[in-house]
Amino acid sequence: MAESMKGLKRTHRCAELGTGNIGEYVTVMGWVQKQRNKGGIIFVDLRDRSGILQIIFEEGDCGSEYFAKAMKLRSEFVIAVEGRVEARSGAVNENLATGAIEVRAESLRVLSESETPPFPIEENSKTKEELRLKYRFLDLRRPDIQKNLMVRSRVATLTRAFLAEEGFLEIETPTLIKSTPEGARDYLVPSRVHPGSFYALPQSPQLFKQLLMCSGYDRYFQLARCYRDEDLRADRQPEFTQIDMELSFVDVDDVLDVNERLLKKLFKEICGYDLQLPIQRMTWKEAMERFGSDKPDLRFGMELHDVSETVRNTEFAVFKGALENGGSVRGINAEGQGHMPRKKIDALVEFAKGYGAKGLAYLAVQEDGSYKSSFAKFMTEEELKALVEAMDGKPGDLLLFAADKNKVVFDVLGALRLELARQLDLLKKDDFKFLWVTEFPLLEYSEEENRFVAMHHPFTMPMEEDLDLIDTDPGAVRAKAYDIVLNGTEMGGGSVRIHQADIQEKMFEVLGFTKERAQEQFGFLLEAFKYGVPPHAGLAYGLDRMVMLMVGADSIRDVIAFPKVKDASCLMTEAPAPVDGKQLEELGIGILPEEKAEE
RNA sequence: GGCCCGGUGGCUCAGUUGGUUAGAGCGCCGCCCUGUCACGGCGGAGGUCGUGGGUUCGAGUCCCAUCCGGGUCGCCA
Repeated sequence: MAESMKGLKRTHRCAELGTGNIGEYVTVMGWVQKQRNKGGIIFVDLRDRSGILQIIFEEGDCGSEYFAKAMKLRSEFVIAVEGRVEARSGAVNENLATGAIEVRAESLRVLSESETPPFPIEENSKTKEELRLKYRFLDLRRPDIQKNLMVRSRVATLTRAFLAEEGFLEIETPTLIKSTPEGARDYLVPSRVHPGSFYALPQSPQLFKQLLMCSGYDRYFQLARCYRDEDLRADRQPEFTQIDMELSFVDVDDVLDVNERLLKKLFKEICGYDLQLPIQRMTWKEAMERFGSDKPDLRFGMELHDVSETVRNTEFAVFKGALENGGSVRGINAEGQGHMPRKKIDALVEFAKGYGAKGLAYLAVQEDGSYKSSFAKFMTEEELKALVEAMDGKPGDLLLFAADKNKVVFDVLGALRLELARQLDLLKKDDFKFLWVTEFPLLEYSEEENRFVAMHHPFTMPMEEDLDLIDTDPGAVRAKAYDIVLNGTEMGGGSVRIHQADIQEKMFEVLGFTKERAQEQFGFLLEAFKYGVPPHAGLAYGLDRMVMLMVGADSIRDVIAFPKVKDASCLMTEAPAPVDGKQLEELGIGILPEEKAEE
């Protein structure tokens, strides 16, 4: 039965003990990882967040009462042991940090018993995530998840220390705010005091941090919880954490500079990785043309080649059609993959179709210099030769081509490039390739809404040299916006903000905002901007993604204590859940019958 | 919302062209064991094959629907 810990005080965590503690009398507490009963001698592996420590029970040391108790220990019992640290007289366990020592128990208290857990508490668990998430409190006992959360804590601590040192103030902003329908869907919170009115949970502290700049706080940061009611992914949760910052009297380079130093420090301290500064920069346009992605993974090559000009006068209808419609023909060279079996190539074609391609043209350069190709019969020998040359194709290479509108071509080849890298095992998790992607387009055209929408957000500063284009060619205007990309993951992003009323007005105009609507949604910001705005800029990291990359996890769920599953529910608490009719009544909310709600 | 993958004792899995009583490893329970650490030995319990319907003499296996989980596209300013 559960005993009190009265009179006991833990002296060490399990794995804090080492050969330096031999001879010391210690009190340790933790969970029974494993009990091994040899008859007259009992070994217990005791676990806490620091690691595992072997306890040895022998009747001659601890007496018959404690020995009998030790015999009944089972996995996950919580116990307290008093005893002396000894060098092991048996074999040293090389696999254990504390493998050279053990604690010879002189007393034992069972602080809490445990039922047999529904799955083994062990590193590299093979148990389905579904079950682990239902019992997340047990899953969180596993050493690998504990390590992840400890890394996360260190990142937070180091970030706070670094930014404080750099003159940043940590300021909290509200999480019950006004809804702004631009961008991601808001989570809404009904107001009891104002029936029919709703707060929104912030997608980011964007407007508030800009207001803090207006108020003169100069350099702000926050580890901010953010909420977006959109579909989940391996690297997207409905609630997540940003390292969010904003700086006054700065331009792009100032923001990048302080952040490069932050990243250098974090990856040095956490991963032991020496990040060479400055971090490589690439414009959005270059990233798209070379990698088909605005977040290129630079751990491997396989860059895109634009062969539009090379094939412009060929008779192959697919290429011809794409070019006539203002698109392009581009390809990637999967070097040395010329032997890829037809079946696998067909799978790649299917893969490409998933990204909007109508097909994928391929050409394998055989070892003897001949070609095996899906389209060779539509081209002359000379044309094929020129094409292979344009692709730097050598015997044994596999060339893959997409022909379509540029957007589709980039999407397809960007995804294909990554898929090939996965298949060829080119993505090493302990390799860190950082990249700033700069000069994002200010606007992108939304087919759905039939208008330009802000690519970043409506307060992003256009590049001065492109200001004239806003009226004539809005899609061509570049912004002072930047993303920090690590190994193909967008780890963070930010921009210089507009601080001039006339440019902001122009921006709203291009976005199709009426004066009234801008006023209604962002009035408080526009009002603040009337009273002296410093030039300011900022950046926010996805903390979860950063930690995921640091620890080499495949999903941000592995670095979040209590994550949600794909449909945004929590398997452990079963949130969200219906609420009492009385609660709804108080809020003035009625629930439509299901058929109606689906209309 | 679309596409793809998965669901069989507590856990991880196997299960042939549909064919006896659905198997294995680990775990669990009992007994034994004084240097184990993937402890060992002997014995034992434990399964509505996600759910519902259908085809069939017969369904874990085939068909339909549905639920749950994962990946991804759309979506994520």
